[in-house]
Amino acid sequence: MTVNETMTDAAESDPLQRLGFLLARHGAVANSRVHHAFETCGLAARQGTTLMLLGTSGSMGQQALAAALEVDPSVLVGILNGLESAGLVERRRDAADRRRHIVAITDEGRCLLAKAQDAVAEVEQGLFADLSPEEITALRGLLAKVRTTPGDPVCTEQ
Amino acid sequence: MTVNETMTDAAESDPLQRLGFLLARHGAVANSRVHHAFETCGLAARQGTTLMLLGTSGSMGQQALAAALEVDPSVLVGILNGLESAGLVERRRDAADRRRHIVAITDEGRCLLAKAQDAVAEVEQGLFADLSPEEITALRGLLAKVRTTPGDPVCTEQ
DNA sequence: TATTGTTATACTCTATAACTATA
DNA sequence: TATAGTTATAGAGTATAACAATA
Repeated sequence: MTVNETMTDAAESDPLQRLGFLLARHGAVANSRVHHAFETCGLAARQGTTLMLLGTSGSMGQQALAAALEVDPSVLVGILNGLESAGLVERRRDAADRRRHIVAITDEGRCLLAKAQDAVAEVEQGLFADLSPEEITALRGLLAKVRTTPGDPVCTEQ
Repeated sequence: MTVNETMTDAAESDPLQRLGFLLARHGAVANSRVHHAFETCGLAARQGTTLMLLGTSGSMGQQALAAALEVDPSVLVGILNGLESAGLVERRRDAADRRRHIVAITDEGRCLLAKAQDAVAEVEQGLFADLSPEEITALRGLLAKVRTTPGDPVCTEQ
């Protein structure tokens, strides 16, 4: 049996059982759940992701932040405006290059981040409750083998 | 090691390595690729999915179609208008209940559907080229164990 | 009165390009 | 002239609710 047959056989009965569709659908649900977890903390999805990034890096330039979030720099402005007016992050001028803004997470931001991470962890436990630790490791490994190069266009439309 | 530790340990270094995020991201890429495959056939993503559904069922009422596509009936109108004006599907009044429209795929629709399915299969071969048939089966099985109940809210925002 | 499909309105999101301030 | 960030505009997509036809 070839790889192609493995993927198409199961699709004979229902085209939406195709592996590509399955991955897209389960990914959308996972996204939706994480989205909702952030919202319970009063954060928009990408605001939450931004806090997570800043939580490990401490501070980043807006350029790097936009690249990591895969959003246009002009979109990042809106995300940061919300976070900054809530006192969760700070924009500081880079002394070495006064064009740049260094975005840093505040103590208040770290406090909320902790809650957000708990909420996301809870969502994951709900999503993967029926998988054993071994299966979770296996899923992680298999996802890593899916050919999705970092620079890939990621469209979230349905 | 508990399930929770399995999921959080890998996230210590990079929060975007969390399994929930990974699944969301790979799903988004898969979605994007399928999206693009349909577009090469001149179909919007949900138009393609609609054709796939009609390809196996032959014909469906708009209510059932909207439910299967998880879109509002008013959104389905736009999708079907495009497909019908292109001659790919037909709307017929249900003789038994003249309020209902039965949507049926045309011969022309089946012809384009075949091409679209080839394009999607090609996308899948690209995505899963590094996975053996056994791994593909394993991935399918693991995804099936992810707790995503059918009626789940699926949000595709990033 | 309830239901099927349709239309209309307002709202959100995004992409593009112009703008400013610095280099 | 080029770059970092910001703002403004227009377009697409969506959700909500009103609507006509039929039950």
